[in-house]
Amino acid sequence: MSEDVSATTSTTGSPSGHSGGHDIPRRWPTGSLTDAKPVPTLEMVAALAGVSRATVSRVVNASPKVTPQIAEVVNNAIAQLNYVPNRAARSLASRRTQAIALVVPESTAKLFTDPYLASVIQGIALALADTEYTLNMLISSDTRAEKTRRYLLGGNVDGALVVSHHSGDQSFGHLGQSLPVVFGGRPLLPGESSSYFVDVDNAAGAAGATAHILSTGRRQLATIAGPQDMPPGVDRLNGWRRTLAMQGLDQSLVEYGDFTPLSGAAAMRRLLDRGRPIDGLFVANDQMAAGAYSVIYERGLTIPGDIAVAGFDDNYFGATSTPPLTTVHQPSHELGAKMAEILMALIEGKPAPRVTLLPTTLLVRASTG
Amino acid sequence: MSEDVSATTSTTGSPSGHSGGHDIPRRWPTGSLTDAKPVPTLEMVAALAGVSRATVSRVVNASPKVTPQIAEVVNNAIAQLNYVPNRAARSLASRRTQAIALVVPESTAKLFTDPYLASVIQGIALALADTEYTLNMLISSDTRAEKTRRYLLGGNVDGALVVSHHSGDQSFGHLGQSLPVVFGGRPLLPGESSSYFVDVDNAAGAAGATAHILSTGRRQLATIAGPQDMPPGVDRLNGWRRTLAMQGLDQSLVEYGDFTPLSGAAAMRRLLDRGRPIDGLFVANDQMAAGAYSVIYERGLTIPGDIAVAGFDDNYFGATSTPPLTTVHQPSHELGAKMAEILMALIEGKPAPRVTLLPTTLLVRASTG
DNA sequence: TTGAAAGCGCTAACAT
DNA sequence: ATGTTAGCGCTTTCAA
Repeated sequence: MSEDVSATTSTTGSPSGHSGGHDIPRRWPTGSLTDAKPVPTLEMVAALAGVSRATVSRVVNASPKVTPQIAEVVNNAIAQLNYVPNRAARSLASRRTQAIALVVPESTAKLFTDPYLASVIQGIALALADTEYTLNMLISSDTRAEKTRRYLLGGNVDGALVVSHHSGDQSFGHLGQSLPVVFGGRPLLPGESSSYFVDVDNAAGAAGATAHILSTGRRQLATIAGPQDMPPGVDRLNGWRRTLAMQGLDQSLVEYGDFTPLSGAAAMRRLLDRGRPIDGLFVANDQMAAGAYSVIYERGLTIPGDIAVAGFDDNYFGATSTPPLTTVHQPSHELGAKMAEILMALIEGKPAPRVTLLPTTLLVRASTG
Repeated sequence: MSEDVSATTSTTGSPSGHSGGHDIPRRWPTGSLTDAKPVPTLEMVAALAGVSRATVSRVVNASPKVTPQIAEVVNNAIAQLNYVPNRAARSLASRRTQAIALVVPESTAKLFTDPYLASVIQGIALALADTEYTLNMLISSDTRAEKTRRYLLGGNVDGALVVSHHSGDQSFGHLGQSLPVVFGGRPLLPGESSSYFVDVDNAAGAAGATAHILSTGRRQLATIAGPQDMPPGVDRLNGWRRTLAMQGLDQSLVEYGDFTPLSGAAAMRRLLDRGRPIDGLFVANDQMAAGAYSVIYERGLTIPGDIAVAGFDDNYFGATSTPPLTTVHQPSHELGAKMAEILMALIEGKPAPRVTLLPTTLLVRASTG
């Protein structure tokens, strides 16, 4: 805990008060000042192993037609030299980049702190970590859209993964025609499309939550739905409707929000103001549920006593609320992994389903009694 | 909202019930089935512009010694052909990758949902988005450490950014000798080191929060400190001590936690159990503060009536608590940007400070009256 | 200021 | 099974 480091403002170049300040003893080869480690090439391995470069290449690429004997020798040389293939050269020669782009629209990146998204990205990164693919993360924005397109189409990656919250984001809609692309998180495209995407089964999740509320004996169900121009908003509402329809129950207690707590509160207010009895509520996401909670308490009602509430997302909102919120958990991690898996299949020319819907799981907590 | 998409389990290859199922009309050039767009090369541009490849290269790289006239012509050709330089070829020839690695230790990635980390990463990505650098994200783990090292040292990137929560993570400590590396988020290394890193000024932030509590007239200050094997834990405690020392106040009311809510609650209990009066409390992070809150209420005390409380992090914990928590906000976004900035300077051979401490800002809310 | 030519490190036919 | 030989698309001396 040596505390001799003085606080420095963010001005670049201002040397810290630390010892050694700015005399930068760069060790890495900026010029060719040091001839320390000449970065071994395939050719050097070949020389040391006494074989041709082609053979080394074959060994490196695990070609079946190499005598174990020779392979052994070559591998030794590789180990001895600490050889690592140069990616650029490999790409150039093989015309494959072994790289995958992760495109995050900037509008979405703003919500990067959304644990759901972070988790999806993590799933992607982890799935790719054990493959030969590299992950190139790009934040695209309206102003950078062209640059992004060029990058993707410029042969810099073998395929792209797009995560986004917005259905309006058509920038990458047509991309799929020139490059393998898998959309995820939320499908960007309205209905039938020729893209590949993987998403969570929103409708089924909502239906399950609704069914659970019914199972507690409630019959006057309301819902706070999400924006109807966003697939999750639409699908979750449909799931709720589907379940009520199956029981022949009334579906008129619907109000809409925009996924924010505030909008959830407002919707709840409108719902209650209708003056009709409500004993069960499905909210399209946990944040709106948080808003609904406050209004319910405001009106002197209890949860789950008067109204059973279920949400969707499995947020900290739901986890930390009082009472803890029954909610639909999304397999965000798996979703990311699935996206990566499908993209790799596509890149390798294997068949893959255009639409993959991942099952959700219902987290039953105290809010539904 | 066409709902004709049937839910599919995660089994790859299982075609969705959707129209068009698995007949995959791949458009992108897998073989050379379609000779649609031959991907323009620099050579083609040269031909169309009627100049040499060297000249095109100069134009593309904005070399000063090109006649505006010629440049004009070349640029037109570029636009017309929609030419995009091939990164691999460029790297191979120039021996620079224009790529930067973002290394996230897997142990840290688990906490990827930590908004702080996500924000740092976002800052990095955004800062890089407007440069020519590409961001390669790798999740490293103990089992993959060697692979990661090889990747970094194999000339695949021009430099690396390492974000981590752990001070024990020495895997990348020596990397800085062969490759420009900037550590961030939390410094990995104990004290004096030869690495570059940027961090938040934890001590100053803690000192500021403590000073603020004192400014409300409190004099019996306690603190719930973080783990003393983690720099933030140490520094925040030091900040608290420093401020009290300046006022000649007692510094014995210290209990430790591990940054979790539970540990915060336990520490608060121990603090209260000492039987000494406490009217002010600085907690090393918001999560522990949440734990402290519950215990304070449990004992029938009020905030800020009986005890003024301040935290550190600017979490949702602090924002949604009752009363809202006064806390220290960290410029996580800027931290990421700064890391990128310093690394780029390093790569380009420019001098840069070894240690950069970013200032925090105090968010005064109701918990400190 | 511009062009010619020689690679960068590797893969992939084609030979042997 | 292994070696030979061309490039992959670009940058970069070196001449002109």
